[in-house]
Amino acid sequence: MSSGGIHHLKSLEKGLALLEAFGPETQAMTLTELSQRCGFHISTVQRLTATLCRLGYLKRDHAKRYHLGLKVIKLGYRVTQGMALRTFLLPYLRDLFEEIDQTVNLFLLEGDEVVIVERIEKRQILQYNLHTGSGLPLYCTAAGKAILSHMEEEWVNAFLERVNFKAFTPHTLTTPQALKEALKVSREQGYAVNIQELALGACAVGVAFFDKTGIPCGAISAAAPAQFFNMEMVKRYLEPLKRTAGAASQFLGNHKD
Amino acid sequence: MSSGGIHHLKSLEKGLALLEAFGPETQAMTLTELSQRCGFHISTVQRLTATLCRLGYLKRDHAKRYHLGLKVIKLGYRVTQGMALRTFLLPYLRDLFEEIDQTVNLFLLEGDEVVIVERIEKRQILQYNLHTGSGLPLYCTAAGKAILSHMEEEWVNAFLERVNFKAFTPHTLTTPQALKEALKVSREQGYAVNIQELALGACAVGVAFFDKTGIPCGAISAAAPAQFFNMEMVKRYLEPLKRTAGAASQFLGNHKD
DNA sequence: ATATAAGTTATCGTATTACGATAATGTTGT
DNA sequence: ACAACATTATCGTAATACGATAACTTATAT
Repeated sequence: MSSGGIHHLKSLEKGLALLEAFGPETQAMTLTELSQRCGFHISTVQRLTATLCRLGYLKRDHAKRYHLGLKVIKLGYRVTQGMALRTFLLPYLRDLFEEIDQTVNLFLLEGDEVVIVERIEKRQILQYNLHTGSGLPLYCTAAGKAILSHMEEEWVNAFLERVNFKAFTPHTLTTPQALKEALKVSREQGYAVNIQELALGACAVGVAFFDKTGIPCGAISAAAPAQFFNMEMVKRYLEPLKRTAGAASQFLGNHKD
Repeated sequence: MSSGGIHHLKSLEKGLALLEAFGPETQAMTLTELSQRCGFHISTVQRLTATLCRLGYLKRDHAKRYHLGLKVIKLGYRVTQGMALRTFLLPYLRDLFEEIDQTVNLFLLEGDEVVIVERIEKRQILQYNLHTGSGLPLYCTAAGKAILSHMEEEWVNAFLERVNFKAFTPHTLTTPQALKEALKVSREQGYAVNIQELALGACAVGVAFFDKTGIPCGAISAAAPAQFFNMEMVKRYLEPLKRTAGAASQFLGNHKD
């Protein structure tokens, strides 16, 4: 019917759904658990797990629980390796890191999330459990808000319709009104901040970049502990951040990807 | 026929094979390219790509070339997150890094490769293009040789039969004889070294750890630039490395995974 | 600009495959 | 030892993926 959605390879879809069923809370699952969690018939799950085990995407321990296999990591690795933008930006990000001496992130928009594609982490006492591949909400991250602030209004409205606000901290914006106001400010300023909205103690500044059609498709952000975070710091980080994001936009504008 | 190999979910297998077709040299491929590379009928590739695009595992650019999608990274992220051993070892690895001030790696054995599961990288001029998910050969890495040196002889012999030696540098061991001798030394010493065997300028020391059945299943390694590498350094790193690998073995022995 | 080739999308009948119910076997806990 | 539950194997049927072909689109060369 719609764009290329005629072909449904059921078992492929189910197999991937099975892999996605694994997460921080569900690291190891038994056949029936998987069956229940995914809503697939147990025979189906049996076939899926057998195939995925054979291919190295799943491993089974002695207790007959299934875990994700190392093949899955290797797959993930292929993406960042093959991502022209990331390769191009890597030296810029290293420079940025050296210059501001704070954790820097390269985010790309994926659905209603931003996904970390590259991260250079400052080593400090408080370490975040964030890595390449981490997906974070748009409404409570500097990168996400930076992207949202440059999206067309109708897109934002549609987004606000479907988003499910969750208060990660007391500072999380959890209403469309509050978010829209914040986005307006961000748009005028050309950057977005996240002041303990995702995690207490964690702040960040983010600047979006754009693809060749002018749509914001990602952001560069710099994170800092709350105790050091202030307007002066933001001002200091802004120029290098904008420079890096600008390089990204320029790359995406010239290269046809 | 053999162990659990009755169920062949063809489209799942093909779909994953399609994703694996992407690599550093083949980042973007067109329908026919994929068809040729995978050896699948073009109709099949069409169905596969349509499904994978719909699910976010593939993206198509304006030139109708397919790229890996961000969903693939997110999948990879789930593995390390859900890996009990990695979570357990993380603080040990951070301590190790602080103590020796060199890049440290946690490797796991996967087929005839070692895969990086965690890596704390020392920032220096020469940066390696290695990340979580990188797979490396056994015969030219400290981790791989450490593991091999504790494998049963028949396993090693079988491995030597199927391995395809490639000389990455002039120092790479490329004959079964040379490797076997090196392994003998490693076994006696309780550690393995890699002196510019994988890349010129790169050296490493590796110590294996074992699962509860006593089979070597991974290794901890410390890497250092060749100009700083000498026996004294090895001696200095050895104790902390053995301590960390010991913690891994103990964890695997007590926990039933 | 036009012709030609190459590549991509859509259609469709058929053979194959995956489906899910059920039975047999294995495992766990009481 | 038994009962409850989970896993593995079997199998007929319905559904699906297969691949040939055709229609269409895009690139290339004359």
